[in-house]
Amino acid sequence: MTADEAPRTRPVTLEDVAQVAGVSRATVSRVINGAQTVDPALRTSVEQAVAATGYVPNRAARSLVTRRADSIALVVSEREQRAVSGPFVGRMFTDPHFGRIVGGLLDVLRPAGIQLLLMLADDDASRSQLVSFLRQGHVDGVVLLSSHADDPLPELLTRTGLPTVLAGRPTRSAAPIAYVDVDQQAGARLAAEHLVGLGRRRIATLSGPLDMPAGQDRLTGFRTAMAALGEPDVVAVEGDFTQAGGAEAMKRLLAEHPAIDGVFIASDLMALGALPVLYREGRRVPEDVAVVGFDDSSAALACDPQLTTVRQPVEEMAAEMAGLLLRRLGEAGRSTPSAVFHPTLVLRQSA
Amino acid sequence: MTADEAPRTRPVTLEDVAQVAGVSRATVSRVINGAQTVDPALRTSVEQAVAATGYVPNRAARSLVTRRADSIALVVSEREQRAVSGPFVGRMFTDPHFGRIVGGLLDVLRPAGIQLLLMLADDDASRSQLVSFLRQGHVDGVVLLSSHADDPLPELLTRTGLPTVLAGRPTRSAAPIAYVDVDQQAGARLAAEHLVGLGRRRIATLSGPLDMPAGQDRLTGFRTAMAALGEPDVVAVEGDFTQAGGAEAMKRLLAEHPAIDGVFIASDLMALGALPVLYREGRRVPEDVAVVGFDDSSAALACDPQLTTVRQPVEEMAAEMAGLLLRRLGEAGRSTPSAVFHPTLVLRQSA
DNA sequence: GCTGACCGAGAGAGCGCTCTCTCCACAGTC
DNA sequence: GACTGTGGAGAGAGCGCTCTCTCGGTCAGC
Repeated sequence: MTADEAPRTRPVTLEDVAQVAGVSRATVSRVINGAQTVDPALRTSVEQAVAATGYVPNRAARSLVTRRADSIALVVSEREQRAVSGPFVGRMFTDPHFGRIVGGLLDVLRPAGIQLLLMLADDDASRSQLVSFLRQGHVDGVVLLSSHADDPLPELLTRTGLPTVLAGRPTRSAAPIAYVDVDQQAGARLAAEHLVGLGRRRIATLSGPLDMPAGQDRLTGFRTAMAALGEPDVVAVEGDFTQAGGAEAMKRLLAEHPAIDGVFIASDLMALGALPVLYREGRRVPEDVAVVGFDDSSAALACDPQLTTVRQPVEEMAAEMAGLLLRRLGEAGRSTPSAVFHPTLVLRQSA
Repeated sequence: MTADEAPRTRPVTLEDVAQVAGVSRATVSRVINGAQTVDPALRTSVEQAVAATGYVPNRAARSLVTRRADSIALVVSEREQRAVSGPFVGRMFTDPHFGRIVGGLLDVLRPAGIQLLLMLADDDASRSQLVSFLRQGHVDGVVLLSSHADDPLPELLTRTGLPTVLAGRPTRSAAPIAYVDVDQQAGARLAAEHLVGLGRRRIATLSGPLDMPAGQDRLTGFRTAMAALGEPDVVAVEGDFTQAGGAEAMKRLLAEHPAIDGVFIASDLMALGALPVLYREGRRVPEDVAVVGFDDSSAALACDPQLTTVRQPVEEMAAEMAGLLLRRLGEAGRSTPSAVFHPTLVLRQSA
């Protein structure tokens, strides 16, 4: 491999390449950056010199003059909840969703030569540190993963003027901010239609937290769809998108409405918690109670029986977030188009 | 917030601060970098000027001259296995482990003002691109998460001379490379002692892949401990650390040894797959078969009943990786001490 | 054959910072 | 009083790159 020739003592610079190729630094720079106004013969000899020297551009020097960082920040915004002992680990990082998003982002960013910076914000101090870091142009754009409804970060980021895209519809749509989301209501409708199509008549739902857009939308969508199917009065119990919350919500549901024969649970993780509660109460799934989840996360496969669930194409959505950002970098000051993806129903054993 | 005064049109530079404070650029630089040879009065006025202007140093300019990047790379090395359709998402990213590691790393890196770059390597092309990127000094150190045994990356990274630390003992310990790991054998011993202490006598194990250090060590440790407890002939069936692999391994185990009353499953994820197989074969857990897992991952809680499992302190281990790297940055050319953490047994319902 | 347009390549400034070197002021020594 | 020593501040170079400006050369048009 020719790159081995690059001595670690003094890295190869543009100047070195220029000398080897017998041209000026500027010409090498043109070749590296793909300028069209270069004589093909010179281009070839420059390319050979680059290969021979194992040259790789120095990012720092480049960003110093271009004022671009060639990197975007993945900001994970957590509610402040530092553990009493041991290092802090947010909910987001342990959520399988997170990894899928990272994968989808890198899939677009890597070919574009853009680095992904991982940043965490979980209290006022870290937030203001984050914002001042971002203001100084250390990154070209921001992908924000926010886990809670009353997050000031979308607002703060908008004010920095940095291209920003949110994962999921923001709570307060005050500031015009781009987001990528799945059509939550359509997903809930898929669940409703499937349960009704199965002949279930006493259908309830375990919703997500109603202060989160995803929680609201899935409930609204489900109720609307059920009403359209002739079932205007759907019982809903609020959960919190966690496994424990799912178990607790299912207990409440069964206590108040023991006769249900179908339930739409607004996240797979909640379903994972809710299923054992059903068994303990002597219900079989899907024979006695049909269950439809939401997300098609790994939790859906961990359930027994495996969960019929509404799939959101997380990886594609993440790729779209990256793409959206990249396009905005190209044309500064563009408007902020959002993207909404279509969910699909994945049929497994639970309904 | 004073930082609001920083105009996005032209960021505040050292020069600006110097002018406001009535000193030279060099003096401001000294204050920023905490040099001791500054008159207290000047220091104060510089600090005020920094606050007033909302100055934040330009990283690119700084790295250009210091030749430090103030960032470390988190390299995720995956076996090449691009999906036939849709974006690629590696196993590592969807593993809850990954998020815990990120959390632990950030916990140390953030206070030190060091950024975390996320990089992915999954084939020869991306590997050589990665290595040449790293060679050029774009990062100060590397944390490597490798998911497979025959990974050439540890070797490649060592040759770059960059401070590197591995998550988990490397397969080939040819090159002296630092790593952070849990004492796998001690963990397996905890499982063995617990199962035997429960009075179980027909104990088997579902091991991890035997071409991976973690797989080997857990099996060796379990067998050694069982032998010491008077049970030299432990049946072992090899799994692959996945949920599906766990189910498959358990089927084979039951087919060949239906009389078992205790089993050590070398990862929680495999246990998650194995438990339903036990139920389908009419065994109760823990009454008929006691089950001990390994990892104390979220999968342990997802199991029904919840899993008694060997806990490895992932977050602390990640923090140690970051700390180890930071220390090596300070004193270049240091030796490479590794760190091995002690596992503990977490008692839940499955054993 | 001369002028002007045009195209490709080089010269050189300068991005914001660090760091060495120089210089100044003051104190101490003979 | 001249000299040396010392601590603290400023001047200035230069990190590696991009990009504008300039300039030389070629060619079409009159």
